[in-house]
Amino acid sequence: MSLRHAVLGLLAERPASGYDLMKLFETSLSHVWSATQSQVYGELGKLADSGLVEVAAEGPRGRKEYAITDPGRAELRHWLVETEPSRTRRSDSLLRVFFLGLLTPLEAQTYLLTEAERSARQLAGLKEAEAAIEWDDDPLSLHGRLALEYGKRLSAMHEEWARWAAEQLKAGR
Amino acid sequence: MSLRHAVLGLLAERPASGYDLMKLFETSLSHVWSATQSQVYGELGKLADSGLVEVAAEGPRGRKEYAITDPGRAELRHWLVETEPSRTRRSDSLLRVFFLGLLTPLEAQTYLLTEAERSARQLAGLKEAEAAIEWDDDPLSLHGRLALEYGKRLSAMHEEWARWAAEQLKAGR
DNA sequence: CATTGACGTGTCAAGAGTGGAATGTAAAGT
DNA sequence: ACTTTACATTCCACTCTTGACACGTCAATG
Repeated sequence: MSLRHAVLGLLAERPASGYDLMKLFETSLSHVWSATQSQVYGELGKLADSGLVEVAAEGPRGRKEYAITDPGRAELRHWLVETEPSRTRRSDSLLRVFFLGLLTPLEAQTYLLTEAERSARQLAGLKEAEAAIEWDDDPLSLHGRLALEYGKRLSAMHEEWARWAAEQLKAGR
Repeated sequence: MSLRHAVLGLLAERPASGYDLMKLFETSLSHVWSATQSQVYGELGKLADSGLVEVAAEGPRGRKEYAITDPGRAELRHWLVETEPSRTRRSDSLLRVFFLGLLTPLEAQTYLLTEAERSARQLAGLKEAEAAIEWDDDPLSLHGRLALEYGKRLSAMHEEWARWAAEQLKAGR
C-alpha cells in the first residue's frame, strides 16, 4: 500500500510524468522500493481519480506531467507522521536458515559463507555508488544518504552474522 | 514464491495438518515468514496436486495430515542449495526516510527517535522470547536460534542507525 | 443436556504486484 | 533521407496476499 505514498512523495519534490517516475524508482529508490511500469501508471490513474494528484501539463508524445495537489500533500503528511511503518516480517534468506538442518553440516556452512560473501559484495557496491554520486543539495539526496548508510550497516551486519552462524554450526558438532 | 518452500520445510520436519502449520507459522516462523490460513490451505492443495506432498492420514473433524514426498524433498533441497535468496528491497520505514524533507526538522528527528525506540522495544521482546523458550534439540530450534540472533542484531543496528540519523539531521542545520 | 471454546477445513472478493506486449512520437545521429 | 534511440502510454493475463466469512466437529464445563 506504500507504492501510493512513494509516488506522492516523489511528486512532492517536483512534478513528473509516469516515465520520469519510473526512472526515479530505478535510480534513487531502487534499494528502498521497487515498482514496475504497470504499477506506476496504474497508481497515477488512481491518484488522479481521487484528486491527490492532477495533470499539470501535457507535453510532446502524449506526455502527461502530474503534480501533487493539496489533498495529496495532506495525505502524504498524514502517512509520514501518523501511521506506523508496517513490519512485514518476510525474509527469504532467513527462512532458509530454519531449514538448514536438512542439509549436511558442510552444505549448511557453505550456504552461510556464500551469504556472507554476497553481503560483502553488496557493501562494496554501495560504497562504490556512494562515491559515484554527486551529492547536490536536493532534499532527496540528503535523505537518500541516510538510507544509503542504512544499507551499508545492514550489509555489514548480515555478513558478520552469517560468519558467526557458520562458526556456530561448526562448533555445534 | 517462498511460501511453498516454507510449507515444504515444515512438513520435512514432521507431518502436519493445515491447522498445525498455521500454528507453526504463528510461533516458530512468526518473525521470518507470515502466512494466513487461506494461503496455507491453498498452498497445501496445490502442493498435493503437483505431488510434492500427500495426505498421509485422516483424523477426526476432517483433519488431513499431510506429509512431504520424495519429489517434495528434492524440490526443497533444490531451493536451498541452488537458488539465490530473492533480494526484494521494499522497506516501508526506509521509504519514509526519503521523504523526511517534507517535515520540519524537528518532526523528522522525532520520527527517527520513535523508530529507535520501536527497535529497542523489539530487541527487548526478542530477548524475552529467547529466555522463555525451552531449547530442545529439535533442528528447528537450533536454527531458529540463529534466526533469533539475526533479529536481535537487526534491531540493535536499526536503533543505532536511527539515533545516528537523527544526529545527522540535527548537525545538518 | 446445552453451551462454549478450541479444532479444523474451505471459499470468495478485492487489491497488490509481475512481466510482457502493443503502439506510437520526437529527437539525434549518420 | 534513414535509422536508431529515447520518450511515453496503455492494456492484458497472471499470481500472490489479505481479510472475512461459512461451515462443521469434538471435548469439557456447569
